[in-house]
Amino acid sequence: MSDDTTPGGFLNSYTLFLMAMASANVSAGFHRIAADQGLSVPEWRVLACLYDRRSASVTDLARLSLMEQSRLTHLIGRMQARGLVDRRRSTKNRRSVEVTLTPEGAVLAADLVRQAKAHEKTAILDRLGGEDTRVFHSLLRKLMAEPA
Amino acid sequence: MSDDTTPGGFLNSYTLFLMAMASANVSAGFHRIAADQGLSVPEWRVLACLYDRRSASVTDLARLSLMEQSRLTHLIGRMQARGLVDRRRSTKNRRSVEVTLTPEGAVLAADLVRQAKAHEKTAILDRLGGEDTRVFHSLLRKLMAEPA
DNA sequence: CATGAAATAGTGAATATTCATATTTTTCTT
DNA sequence: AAGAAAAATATGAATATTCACTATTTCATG
Repeated sequence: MSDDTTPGGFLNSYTLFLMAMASANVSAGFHRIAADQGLSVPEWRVLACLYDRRSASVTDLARLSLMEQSRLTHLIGRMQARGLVDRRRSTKNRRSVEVTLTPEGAVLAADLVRQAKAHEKTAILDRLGGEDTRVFHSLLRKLMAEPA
Repeated sequence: MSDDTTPGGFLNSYTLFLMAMASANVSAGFHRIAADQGLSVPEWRVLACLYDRRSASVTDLARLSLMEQSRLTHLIGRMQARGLVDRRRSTKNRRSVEVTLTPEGAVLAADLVRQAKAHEKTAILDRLGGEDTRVFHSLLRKLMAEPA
């Protein structure tokens, strides 16, 4: 007999639901870690992107962090006010704005990336095992690519 | 050479990023379909849950639709105002509130579920194939379960 | 069975996001 | 090269979400 939070027939085999549920479940642990450092998930995503990229335009950051441009502009404003990121007009293309980490932001980003890796190990690798994790990544990459 | 929207070394193999990116990419198509019916994603999720369950308490709906309770209460209020759902106090447990679809909501839900299945076929099944889709679901289910 | 803890939902102010649009700079077209 | 179209970001009002708290009802346990 199914309890009251078991999904019914449709959702139970609907891929997008399974993806959302798996993601929410796995993410929850790390979200607590981020919250402990005073960061929301969108803020963490921006830090992670800039950790990887050193610098990115607002549009590139929006694509990488899966946020709508205007939302990102507002978010960057708040992060800048907190001293986590800097903004300056690009010299190459004066329409665009280069966002970078401040030294303080870089320290925070590095620290969180370290914790993210540790969390990933226990939440994914240790649960799926190495081979299944590789299979999982490969399937996700197929779905990330634009439809042929 | 990598373009400006390619993720760097960390994100490119960080499972939670791959999951978010895959999900965003696959979902985008269906979100347009939902928007065409005047529905946001959270609204669609509520309809889908109720399509499966006939009736659910606010707390159960929040868990199934991956939303914080207070957010769901506000959302349900708006959906009720639009005539998509009804609310009534449970007779069994008078703390809780049973949410159900109105006839109009049920029609909309059934229509969207139909479209969601069609979208899933082209966006997932046709791209991964039957066997890989089964493998994918099985991995997602493992991650959905609470950690042992 | 009384009482304190837990569960359930609602409320409203503070905060964040969205949506449409403005502004500036670059690119394209002819 | 002029002017139209596109790209990049910002802005602000409308809308939605969060957070902390309240009010009920149920549960657990001495």
